[in-house]
Amino acid sequence: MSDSGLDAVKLDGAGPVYDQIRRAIRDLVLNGTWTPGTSVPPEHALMERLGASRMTVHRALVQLAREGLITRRRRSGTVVASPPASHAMLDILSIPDEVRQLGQDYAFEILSRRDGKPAAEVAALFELKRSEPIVHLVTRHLSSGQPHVLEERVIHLATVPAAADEPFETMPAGDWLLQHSLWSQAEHALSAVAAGAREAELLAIGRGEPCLLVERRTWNQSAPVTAVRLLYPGGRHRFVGRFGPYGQV
Amino acid sequence: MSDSGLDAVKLDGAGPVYDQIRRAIRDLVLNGTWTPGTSVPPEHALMERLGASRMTVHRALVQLAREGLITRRRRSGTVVASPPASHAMLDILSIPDEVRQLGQDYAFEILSRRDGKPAAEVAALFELKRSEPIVHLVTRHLSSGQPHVLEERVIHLATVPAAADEPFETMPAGDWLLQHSLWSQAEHALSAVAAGAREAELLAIGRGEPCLLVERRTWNQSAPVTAVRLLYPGGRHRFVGRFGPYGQV
DNA sequence: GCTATCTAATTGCATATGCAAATAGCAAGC
DNA sequence: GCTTGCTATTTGCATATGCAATTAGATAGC
Repeated sequence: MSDSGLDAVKLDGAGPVYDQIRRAIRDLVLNGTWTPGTSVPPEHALMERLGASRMTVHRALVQLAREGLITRRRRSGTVVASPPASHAMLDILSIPDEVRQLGQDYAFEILSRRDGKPAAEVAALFELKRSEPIVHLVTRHLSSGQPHVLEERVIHLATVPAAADEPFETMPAGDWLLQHSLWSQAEHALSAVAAGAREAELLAIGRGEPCLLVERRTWNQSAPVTAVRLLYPGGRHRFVGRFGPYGQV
Repeated sequence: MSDSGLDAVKLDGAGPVYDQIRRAIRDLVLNGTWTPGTSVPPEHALMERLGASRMTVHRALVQLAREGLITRRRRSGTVVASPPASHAMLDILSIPDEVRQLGQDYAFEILSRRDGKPAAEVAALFELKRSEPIVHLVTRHLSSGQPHVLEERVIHLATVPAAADEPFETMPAGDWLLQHSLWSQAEHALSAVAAGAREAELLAIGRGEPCLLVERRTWNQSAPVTAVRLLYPGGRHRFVGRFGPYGQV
């Protein structure tokens, strides 16, 4: 094995060559073989290794760069990009960042934690099998002392075993997961619900007041990583996005 | 002027040639000079007209195709694409389609209409100048007879003068606008609110029940087109989306 | 040590060329 | 009329080539 990651690039013979190259590199990035910051071999090296022309390699790399997976600079070369911190509208956002961007002080407290197989209600809420070991966390995030959002989360220990030994004292679970696990797909759902008695108390709002519920589930290559329900007091939060008729602007 | 739109393509000399071509064609599409279905001149024609090589023209067209602005087929040529009916998550969606996709019958009724300069509350709600003439519509959309969503909308007559003569009897205003106006940018915001007395009655829910409020404003080249507030009964609606760490999957 | 300069590595862009694949429209044959 | 096949048009892909722009790192000079 050479010291660069050159040998890891393998074509599968399906479809156009430039696209084989694109997918090969994309997969290395998405499955974590090449982590952010890793430098991608220069065009000449890939060209020789793969027996393609430089323009063909170039085309694959240009496209990956436009997709945001890599960044390229003349002379410095090509490196794997860091996933952007946030997306258009809704995403894996860091709640500490979210709060600080509003100019407020951030704090959080873990209200409860349970490790092991899920209780019946938790399994139902997150659509889990009762045999899967998880960490179940309830966290309250505070913005300058005021309740900001209530978070209920499960982390799949089969996929992220390190979570079992993590006390989540220095940072909330969402941020810890961003640093200590990979994800390749997420699904989120937005709805409006009324605050229950306990929720209202924890959020310092009236019972039955409208809240925005963000539910998000995350996978890495079909293995579930985490699922979370974020309950925002309705009056104080909006999610905003911009786009054009053919997609993001 | 030739019968094709060839003459309309003009480069601005700024940046790479392929990108000049790309932007030139993109602008013709976005500003409505080339409407969906219009056929784009073949690569050879553009190449001669612009004095660029075919590969350079090709690169611009390939990129536009990937962005979804045009569709290309061998031998048939290149045509301007229709904007996709819906986006990842939230967008200018057609409420009739939304209802029918759920397998329900669709109907709508206009609850009120007022043309002319906006009343004070309407102007405040939509952040309008009181001197701008608008159409103000309140519409209820029904799904198999049940209230589905409540829509309150203003249409800017300066931008869409035809709206003044349109009774909106055969289709709701949102769908009519999709067919009779252009838009280049939209902004939406999502929040949770409690139903007011009148809203609750119209949606057949209890007063104070949580609702999902979608607010959307649309522009065409900085001219405001329309603004709408859609109030969905919270319990019956969710907005769902999927994505990966680097963007849409 | 510090700075200015040079060199070479690397990506960016454009061209010219050739062939492959798809297919619209026409022509020929039945 | 219907089908079958041909042909020319158009896009898709890959290569080879050359030069431009950027800049990290080495070198030379002070």
